[in-house]
Amino acid sequence: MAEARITPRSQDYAQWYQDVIREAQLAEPAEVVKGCMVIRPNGYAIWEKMQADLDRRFKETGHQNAYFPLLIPLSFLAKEAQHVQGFAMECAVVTHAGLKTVDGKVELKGELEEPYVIRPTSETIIGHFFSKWIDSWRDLPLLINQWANVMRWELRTRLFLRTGEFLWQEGHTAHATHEDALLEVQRMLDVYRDFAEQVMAMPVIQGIKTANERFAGAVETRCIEAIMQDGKALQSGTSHDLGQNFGKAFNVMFQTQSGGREYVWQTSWGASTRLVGALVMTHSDDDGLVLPPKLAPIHVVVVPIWKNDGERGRVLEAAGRIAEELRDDGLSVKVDDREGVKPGAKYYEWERKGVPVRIEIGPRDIDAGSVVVKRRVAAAGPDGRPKKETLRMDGLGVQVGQVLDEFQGFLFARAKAFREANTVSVDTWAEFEKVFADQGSKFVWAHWDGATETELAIKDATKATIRCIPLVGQGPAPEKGQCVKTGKPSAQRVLFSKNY
RNA sequence: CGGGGCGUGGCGCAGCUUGGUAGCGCGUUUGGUUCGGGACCAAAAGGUCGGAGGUUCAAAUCCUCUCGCCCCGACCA
Repeated sequence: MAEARITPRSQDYAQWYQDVIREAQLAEPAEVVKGCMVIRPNGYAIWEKMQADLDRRFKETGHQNAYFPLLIPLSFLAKEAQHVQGFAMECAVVTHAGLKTVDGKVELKGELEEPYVIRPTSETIIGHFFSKWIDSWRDLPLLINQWANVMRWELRTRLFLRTGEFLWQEGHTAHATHEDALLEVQRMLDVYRDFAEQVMAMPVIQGIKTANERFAGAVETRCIEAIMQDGKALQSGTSHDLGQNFGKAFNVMFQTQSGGREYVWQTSWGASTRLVGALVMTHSDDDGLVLPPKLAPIHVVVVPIWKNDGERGRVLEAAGRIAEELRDDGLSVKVDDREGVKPGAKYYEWERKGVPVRIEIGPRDIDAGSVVVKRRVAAAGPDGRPKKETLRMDGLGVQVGQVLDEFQGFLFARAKAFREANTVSVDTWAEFEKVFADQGSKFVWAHWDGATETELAIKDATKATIRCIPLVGQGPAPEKGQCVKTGKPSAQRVLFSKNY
């Protein structure tokens, strides 16, 4: 039905995505620094709301914020073999510590004895400090989070989804036992899922990465995967069991209660500005950005309507009054009182920017003691646009609060319906190839024989990869079957999709 | 690094085949009328046509070289 159908009319999904971001003034390519992006105030305001919500959840689960250096000695990175191998190709490296002017030209000087790597992630340098901070079982668990920028020199980039530099948080924890570490891994994965579903209104599937897709240096990587409107998957958060790999590499040991010495068990988990991209690709449409109320920097825009100076004074006074009332109820309200811009133009502008609710108020409304309220997205009216509602001015804050709550729920339900409509179980290779032919992609539950070479062969043939092996309850009930590619035995279905 | 495309006012483009004083739309500025779904009229500002060299009486246009950007692929928690 219409409400489950979000997919833009645009044939070129990548172009549509860029246009939404540009027209909502969220971000733009940095240009002066290849592969990086500039996050504009409109986009950063969304990220700040995400940050605030996630940060509160991290603290509620006992974590503390800290900050570690941007530059990591090359030798640190080299200490964990898998880790350095995984990030080798995308490291930006600092080799000099000064400049000199020769014949009017600026040249590098002061070549460093040991180059620094601009952090692609901070496991190594944090491992170094953990070894200094941890001595006793009494120091554990150590639960740290860092909000920071990291750099990965990607060959091809897309705004928010994959850029050279990006903002994120990375949690790093150390525990006395593997059991405690595993509990932490799942605890934080649950935080991410709850945030994605309750705040972003974006349904996700929790699962475990295959060995091939695992974080470099981890024993196990868990993730949340969301479906975008073109049927591709976006990994939206990860949580790693690092085992004792980094503990051994950086000699992070503690004395146990019984007097022995053991390596700590570590975890790390992260989510990035990529979430802003996920938000765009989950909810937005051909009219522009769509924001769930819990992340909208502006909840309500009030558009006053007048014909002459007499009406103007009356209407602006009433608009200001209802704005104040809504603000008293904790809402963020913008009154668009610009002159010389017609109401219709204002409507389009705020729709492009994703404001969840618009209130129109003119002389007719004031006389009737009511206002016209319109949601950014809802079941369509006869003109193809969401229906307008008329609400009484008395108790408007409470009523609008209800509208926003409903809207939040509506977006989640719509996104979930979209995912269900684009998820299939596939048992034959012919059918599998058909789903992923050309630009096609869906969420596909299929059997897999567990071999990395099979996984790679499937990727080679279709560009689809295993997004995750679902956790219990996150996919179809476990049932034995035959691998969709090789026909070999399989214990359960795994999630296949093309991905970002 | 392979394949394709593009560089012309702030943005988007036409003009190039067939050389002849640089144009359109949007935006901007000023004034006026408008204002319940992207307003209209009038006036104005703004470009050494990516760069260098060549051919020519004359080059945005033809030739050579060069720089830059975009898309597809390879790469990728």
